Formats: sequence, C-alpha cells, structure tokens
Amino acid sequence: MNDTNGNNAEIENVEAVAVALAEWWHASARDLPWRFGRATPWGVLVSEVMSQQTQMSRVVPYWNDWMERWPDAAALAGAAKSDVITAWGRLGYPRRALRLQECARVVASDYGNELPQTYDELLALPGIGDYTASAVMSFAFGERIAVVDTNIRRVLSRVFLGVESLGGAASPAERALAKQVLPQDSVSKCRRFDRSSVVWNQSVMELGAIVCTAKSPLCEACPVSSRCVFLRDGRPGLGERRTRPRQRFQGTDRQVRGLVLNALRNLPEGEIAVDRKSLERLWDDHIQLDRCIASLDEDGLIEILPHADVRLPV
DNA sequence: CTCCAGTTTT
DNA sequence: AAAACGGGAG
Repeated sequence: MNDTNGNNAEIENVEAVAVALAEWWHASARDLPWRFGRATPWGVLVSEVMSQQTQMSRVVPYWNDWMERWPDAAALAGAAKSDVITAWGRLGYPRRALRLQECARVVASDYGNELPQTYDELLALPGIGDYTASAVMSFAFGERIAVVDTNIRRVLSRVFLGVESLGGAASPAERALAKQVLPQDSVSKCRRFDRSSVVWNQSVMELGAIVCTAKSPLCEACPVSSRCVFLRDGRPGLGERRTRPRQRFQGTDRQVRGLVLNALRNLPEGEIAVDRKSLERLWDDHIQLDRCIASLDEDGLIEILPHADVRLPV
C-alpha cells in the first residue's frame, strides 16, 4: 500500500529521466575528490558531514587537508580537540567538528576502525542523521536506499509533481516519492559507484545543486527539461518563498560565538589562551558575550580559565 | 536578503 | 513543530 502520496498515475517518466540523468552525470559531474571510488567509506562520511549546510566548493580544500592529516577514524579519534576545531576553520557550525570526532571515537573503539555498513548503525553515530546515514549507505557502500536532502526534494517535486517542495522537514509524501522513483539495481553492475540507484541519487542531487537550483534554475541546460512537469506547467510558484524566515546572523549569538572561536583559532604560534580584556574587545555587549562564552563552554568548544580567560580544549 | 549535500535539542 | 547552530556566495 503506497498511498502516502496520491500521485502514482503521474509517475511514469522515471526510466527516461534516469537514463538522461545518468548520461548527464557521466558527462558533467563535478570532479570532487571523494567521488568515483577514490575515497574510503570514512572519507565519504567526512565529506558528507562537512557538507551539511556548507557548499561543496568550500568543502573541497578542507576535506583534502583533513584527510591527509587524519586519514581514518582512529587518527581523528586521537587528535587534540583544539587541532580539530582549528582545522575545521571557517566551515561553520563547529559543533559538527566535535561530533565528527566523537563519531570517529565510536568507530575506532566499537567498530575496529571500520565504518559500520547498516543504516541503523550509521544513524546511531554522533552527528549522523537520516540524510548522512542514507548518503553513506548509497555513496560509500552502494546499497539501494532512497536519499532525501533539500536538492533531491526540490528536483523530484519539480520533475514529477510539477510543484515546489515546501520548506521545513521532509514530509512522508516526499520520502515516499523518493522511494517510489528510486531505480532497481541490476545484478550485473557490481562496482558500487556504477549501481543505478547510486548514480540516481548522486545525479539527482547534483542536478539540484548546479542546474535545478532553488531560485533560478537553468532549465535551458537541463537534461530532463523535456520531461519536467514543473517546466511544462510554466514553473508555477518559482521563487516563491516557502521556508520560514531564517534567523538573521548579524548581532546574534552565532556571530559572537564565531568571533570568540575565530580569535582562538588565529592565536599567534605558541599562545593558547585569549585573555578577558581581548574577549571584551570583540563585542560590546558583555552580557551577550558572557552568554556566548558559557554556551561555547557547554558545547565543549572552549574551556574557561581563571580570570575568565578562555582557550580551546585539549 | 536568501540559500545552502542537516543534526540536535527543546 | 520550532529553534539553535556559521559563514560565505549570489
């Protein structure tokens, strides 16, 4: 019973779309260093965590340096937290860096330094949610599993339903659609990055990232434009804002937290702490500053020293 | 000002 | 279900 979405009659283009997308993928996919079987499963996981809310183009140099320095989970597990936070640099959401190291510690100690190969075990790892667990199952292990992220939601909704996907969490209907159109894998294709479900997930996501973008999709350059319900219907609601207003950044705690962390990352060689005086120069509102220092401490991103100086954790 | 290969906490 | 969490690019 697949009644979660009432659109089964609508979905009949899938084979043709899959063929066109696969061709486009092989001709136009970005040559990211963790693609095409060049990275270990752990390397794929690292790339996915770094890409949570951060554009791929910004991730590439960080990933290269990171994997050279900490090639596997055990290496990262043994690193100093301060080094992990510093290496994370300006990727944003630095708690991801800490969770990635926690993840590495679990993989190293509970799984013998080899990434577990089931969705449920991956999902249980720190910092790994539904998207990343699915992505690793598909991209690293070649398993047939529906991957649902913001790009895939947008592309599938446009191509097959002709409407913009709504903001917020993925709906049951969107998940059902993703499962419904996921290609079967033929038995003969054994190389994991050649499996049709894997190419499907990667190419749909890639299309959403570089062609079928949120605000101004490049329909002229789209390999499935002739089969896209959204384009056929005149792209109804394109550019219409469906997400709730995002929190502004200027003046928020996130900005202040970023300033404190940035000061700690950029300390001269040999210095490990920022003193209270310097902290107070970073932000005029000392109430907010103290709130942010406290929250950074709670997150394990800094340690508070005597005299209210701060440092990165060991 | 919006958007971005999301996850966790409330 | 909503808020918190960075920072850069278009």
